[in-house]
Amino acid sequence: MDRELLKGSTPLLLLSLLCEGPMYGYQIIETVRQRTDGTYTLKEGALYPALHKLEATEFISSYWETQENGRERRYYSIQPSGLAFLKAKKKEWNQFVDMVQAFVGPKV
Amino acid sequence: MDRELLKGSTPLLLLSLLCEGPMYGYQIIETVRQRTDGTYTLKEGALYPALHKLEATEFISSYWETQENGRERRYYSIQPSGLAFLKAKKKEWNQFVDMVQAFVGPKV
DNA sequence: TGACCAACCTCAGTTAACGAGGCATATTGA
DNA sequence: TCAATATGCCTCGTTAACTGAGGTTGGTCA
Repeated sequence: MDRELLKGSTPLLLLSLLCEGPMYGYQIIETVRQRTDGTYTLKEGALYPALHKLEATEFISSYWETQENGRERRYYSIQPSGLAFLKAKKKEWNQFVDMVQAFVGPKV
Repeated sequence: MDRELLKGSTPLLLLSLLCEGPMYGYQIIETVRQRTDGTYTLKEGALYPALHKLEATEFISSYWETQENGRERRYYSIQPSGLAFLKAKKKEWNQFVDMVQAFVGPKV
């Protein structure tokens, strides 16, 4: 998968995933990897900064949770403003796809 | 339109356009602007470097043409290797869209 | 004990697009 | 007439996201 195409789609992906419920970083990476059959491996260096940025803008919030074995996970959950932002992002995404499709031609 | 989403789609767009026939830079910008009703304005700072890069890799070639009024235009046309590259890019594009769609959910 | 997995993170380097600028000539309208 | 706009090419410093590689802590298992 072309790295350049991916740019900009990360927030959309993250917010969409978090709509299904709170998740922690490692879990997000594994989920994406599994659901795409390994085609797309979200890198840690892309994920964590993206999550922190989404949290800084209060589209998502985080809380630490200690597992039974004593280890900690940081869960992220989507906020109301994040839902609104996601809605706008989705619209933008669809416009973008339609635009490119118009030039490239429809999927065969 | 989010600038970040656009990243990586420029070569795909350019090669697709040049499939219709040779075009010059200014014409490409105007064509994109008109066909998208102004939604997407391809910037010169993005276009020319992209064209030059595609030419450096010999996916496209260029020639100068003098108009009747004496002014010059630089036309770009797609090369056989560019067609092959476009084909691969298209496939990649479709995979990318399907992938994101799988997370975001189908268009409503 | 040592290897590996889980889980968090940072940071230097790369790359594409943006914005603003420059250069030159033709056309148009006040 | 002459200034503004349009045509047409280009470069370059800055911005922002991603990569790849690094680091840390702690659990699990042979």
